[in-house]
Amino acid sequence: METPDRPLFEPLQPMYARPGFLLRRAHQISAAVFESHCAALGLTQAQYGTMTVLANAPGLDQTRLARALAFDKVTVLRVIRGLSDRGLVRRATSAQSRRQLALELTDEGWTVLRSAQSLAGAAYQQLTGPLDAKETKELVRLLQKLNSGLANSARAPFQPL
Amino acid sequence: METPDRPLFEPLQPMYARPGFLLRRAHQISAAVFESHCAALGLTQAQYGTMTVLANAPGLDQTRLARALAFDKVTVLRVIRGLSDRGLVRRATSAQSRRQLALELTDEGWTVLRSAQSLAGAAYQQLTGPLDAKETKELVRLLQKLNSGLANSARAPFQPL
DNA sequence: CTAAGATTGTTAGCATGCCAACAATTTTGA
DNA sequence: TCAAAATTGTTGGCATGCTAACAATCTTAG
Repeated sequence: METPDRPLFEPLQPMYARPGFLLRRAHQISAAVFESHCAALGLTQAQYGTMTVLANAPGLDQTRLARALAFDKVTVLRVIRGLSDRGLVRRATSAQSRRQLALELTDEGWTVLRSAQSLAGAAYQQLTGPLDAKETKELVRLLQKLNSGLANSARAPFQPL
Repeated sequence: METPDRPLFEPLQPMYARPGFLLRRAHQISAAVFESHCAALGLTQAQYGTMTVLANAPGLDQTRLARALAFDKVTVLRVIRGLSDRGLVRRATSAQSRRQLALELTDEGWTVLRSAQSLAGAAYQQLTGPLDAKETKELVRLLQKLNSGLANSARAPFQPL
């Protein structure tokens, strides 16, 4: 974080050093870095994640898509609606059940996703820029350990494909 | 994260291991843990952070409050409005300038904040539960390093008090 | 077989984050 | 001095994340 050019104000330093505060700020920065790189495509992290899953699991329904990303099902609904309005994703009634919707990328969706992949790579490089390779690996390990240890405390379930 | 009882689906594993994905999930879990502990008080992380800053810097205006938390100024406006409607925060016109608003906790705000502090401590214990003391310290260090290294990439500025 | 329960997608509503634009006020610089 | 520029709070709008509630559909147990 930015260091002020003045004596530290003591009482708030514990808050600034809490994992909850730092995670919120890191997520905020991560989103800003990603979206600045993908600004030309107008893609958010959520939209990119959604398209990445659908590229690898065409025909998935909204409920399973939500679990694959640990998104709320209402969030998935709105992300899909936005991508569908932009012509990047298609929704068809599933062959299996009249309840489910089979989701898949359109041709334009594939084109946009391919463009986004290199931009996402550049965003990753910028995000991990302040850390060396060993620190990046350790950060990933610690976040994975924290996340898997608290999976039961999360509101949205995560079931990786 | 939860480990599926089946062979891993390879193509999505790189996405699941990206810091951006893990940070989003960790922040989501952190918010759920905090808010479950503070459910009786109906306080979110943002509201608790806001009240903590005002407890230590009474009379602060919205712009400086936003910078002290790295919040967007519109977010601060709405958080303050919510706390004000609940009678936890008071807004008065500043003595210095007719533009600024001097913010401070009400007596009830102080009471609620004191109750929240022990709950927030319990939330911290739960959040760091999966990590040992050394790992928690290292996670904090890595997040601080990442955040300070990318301060210029953030959209909302951070100026700790 | 059928009634009870679970699942799927949906709407409505609240809170956080962001942008763009605006009026009122304060500061500044020529 | 006084017009241009910056600051402060505000509104409106969009996207993400959550809860609660609902209708339609599917599954299961008696």
